[in-house]
Amino acid sequence: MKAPIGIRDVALRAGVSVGTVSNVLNRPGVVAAATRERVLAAIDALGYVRNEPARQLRSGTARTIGLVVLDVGNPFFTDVARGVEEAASEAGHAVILCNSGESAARERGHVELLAAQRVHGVLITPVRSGPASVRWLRDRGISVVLLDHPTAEADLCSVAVDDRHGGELAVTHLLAEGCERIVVVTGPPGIHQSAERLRGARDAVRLAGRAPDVLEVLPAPALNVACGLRAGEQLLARAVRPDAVFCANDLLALGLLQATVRAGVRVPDDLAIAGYDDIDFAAAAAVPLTSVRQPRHELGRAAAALVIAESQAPGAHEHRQVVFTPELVVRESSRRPRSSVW
Amino acid sequence: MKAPIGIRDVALRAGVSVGTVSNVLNRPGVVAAATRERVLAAIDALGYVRNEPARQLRSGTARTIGLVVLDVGNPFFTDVARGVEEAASEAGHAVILCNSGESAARERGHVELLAAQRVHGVLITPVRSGPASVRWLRDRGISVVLLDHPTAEADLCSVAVDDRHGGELAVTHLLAEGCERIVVVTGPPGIHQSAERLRGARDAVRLAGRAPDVLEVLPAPALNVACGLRAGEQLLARAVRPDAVFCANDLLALGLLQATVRAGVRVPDDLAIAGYDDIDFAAAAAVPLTSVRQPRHELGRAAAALVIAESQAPGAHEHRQVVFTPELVVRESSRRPRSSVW
DNA sequence: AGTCGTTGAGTAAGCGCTTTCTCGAAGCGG
DNA sequence: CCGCTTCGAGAAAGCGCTTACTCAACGACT
Repeated sequence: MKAPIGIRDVALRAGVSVGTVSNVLNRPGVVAAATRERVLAAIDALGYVRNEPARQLRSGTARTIGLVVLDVGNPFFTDVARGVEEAASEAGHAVILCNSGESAARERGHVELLAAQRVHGVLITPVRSGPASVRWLRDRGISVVLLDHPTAEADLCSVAVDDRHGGELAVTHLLAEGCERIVVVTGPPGIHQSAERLRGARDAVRLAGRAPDVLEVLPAPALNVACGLRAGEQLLARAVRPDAVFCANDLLALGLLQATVRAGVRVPDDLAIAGYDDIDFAAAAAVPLTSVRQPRHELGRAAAALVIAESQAPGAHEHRQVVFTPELVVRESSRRPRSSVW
Repeated sequence: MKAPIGIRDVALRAGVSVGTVSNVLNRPGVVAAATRERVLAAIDALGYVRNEPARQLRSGTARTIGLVVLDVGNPFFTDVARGVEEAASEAGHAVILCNSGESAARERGHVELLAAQRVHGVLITPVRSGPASVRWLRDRGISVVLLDHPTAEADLCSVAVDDRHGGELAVTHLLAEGCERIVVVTGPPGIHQSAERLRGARDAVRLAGRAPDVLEVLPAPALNVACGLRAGEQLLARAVRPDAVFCANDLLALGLLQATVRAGVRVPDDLAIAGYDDIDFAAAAAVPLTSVRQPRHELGRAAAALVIAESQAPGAHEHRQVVFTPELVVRESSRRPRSSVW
């Protein structure tokens, strides 16, 4: 471990002043071509790497953005994260990825950490809809964009998918397939996305002119495979079983599918199943899963673009609420045989 | 956006000097209790958050570590990342998670970015075994720990799982189940892990006293579900099909399972399948997947602990090569009915 | 009573970089 | 040939914080 190479060493070797080296790095236009070449050669020869924290301290602008998601174990969020990372690196920014694990305390910890790092902006899928963490960040002058979460507040950027519409699409489809007793497996009550999907499901029932009791709600404690398995076991234990299940995400649906198929229930003949997110594993399940597709990658890209735009024009920024439209992908898990439709 | 709150504002409000505020933050012991309380109250009242880049510049020590993985879409790596993140935050460090996507160019980009951020250390699963990125980082005085990748070099810490042994476990099991024609679906040639698993598979054949041609190798261009599907389709097109497949990871195995089941092949009766990693989706597949379990979480924790230890004692650090032992988890996908064994 | 530790707070020098300001050297029309 | 502009490089002031040092105050000794 030698002494670290600084801008000074580069200046010395190129026979210029430190200011000139800095100019080569940040405003190459103002430096004469010959000098610039000489400096670049010195940088190359010495293997100089810019000290980003020092740059940030002096210039006041960071090249880092924070991303706080509910669950990195959920492929939906990793796909969103890839979109974020892609857009961010195109703009020369690094991404610090944090996982709140649906815990408000962990979310708070990560938010404080990002604030201490003086990140350029934060993309967050809040655990609770309450704006506690969001407001805390904005009070400290950090741009925030809500990710996969809409907002009514006009002073905040957000990127979301129309979850209510997605829920409606799924249940309208199940009703059209002739399902009469539909269970909706939702997430914990605080999670905004799953609540909206349930509202959409109710819309679908109303629009189809059916009685509200076609729908039954079964809340799961978390949106993962294990809880889906447990929900499936609960349904299997019942005397009168539903003929369709709509799950608030694909992890739940895959768990439920697994539990029911193992117990000998035929999918979709005895039980139709629809999920949400259309993660890659949904299509690859043994009974390919009907699901509601969201533009995950685009969601991430859009959010990153917004936060970078906002923090580049802090004063004159117009906040935008972007809403994407989801799309139903019908697969085998919900295609009922004609016999049961007629 | 108000003026940002600095250590100076806190000092002013508490009626002390900036040095004392800094001492409260960093060496609380040297400050008298009454003064300390006063400073903490001021911090609280003003909502002060430390400027980490400035601290880092002055003190020379970062509280950030970098993590570069092959594929964030692979649940194996997200579980490892959770382990890293857990151990890191216990030590008060943030994690910058980067995804190389099995591309050497992207890996290089991320490594340079982490160097510019002057991270405390880097955990990396290198795309190629060649030490290019690793050496580049070490030349700049940044501690590196190889993650899920062993090393022969004694001047480097590494954390790995015995992939060769894992491959041997899987194939020994398949042979014991009576399989006679085993295809090993490997990853691209550069990926160290999958090459080792193949070597282990060959060991198993040799130890069982079988002819080497029991095994056939089918390389996949990447270790994901899509490539598994394609591999499955290739096998289905053959006149004489294998009676078992060992895949270099679970994503490949799930894709292959999906392709074969859809085509009416009975698993495990017609075809036994074994994967590697034992990700959660493996147990939840419609035909639960036999797999080789790795201590993913522990792997991450151990790597984080090593890198933090190394960069805290830069000179007198003894490099360690940690190797975990994998474990075979037998499930339905490889349990052949007695009839075909006898 | 004078001396000497101790304790606890203040003072100030930078960490490596950006950026403004300054200034010399050309270039050029009058 | 002179004074003007323009261009390119250097000098220097910090960004917010840490960390020696310095130093006053106060007992405890001799």
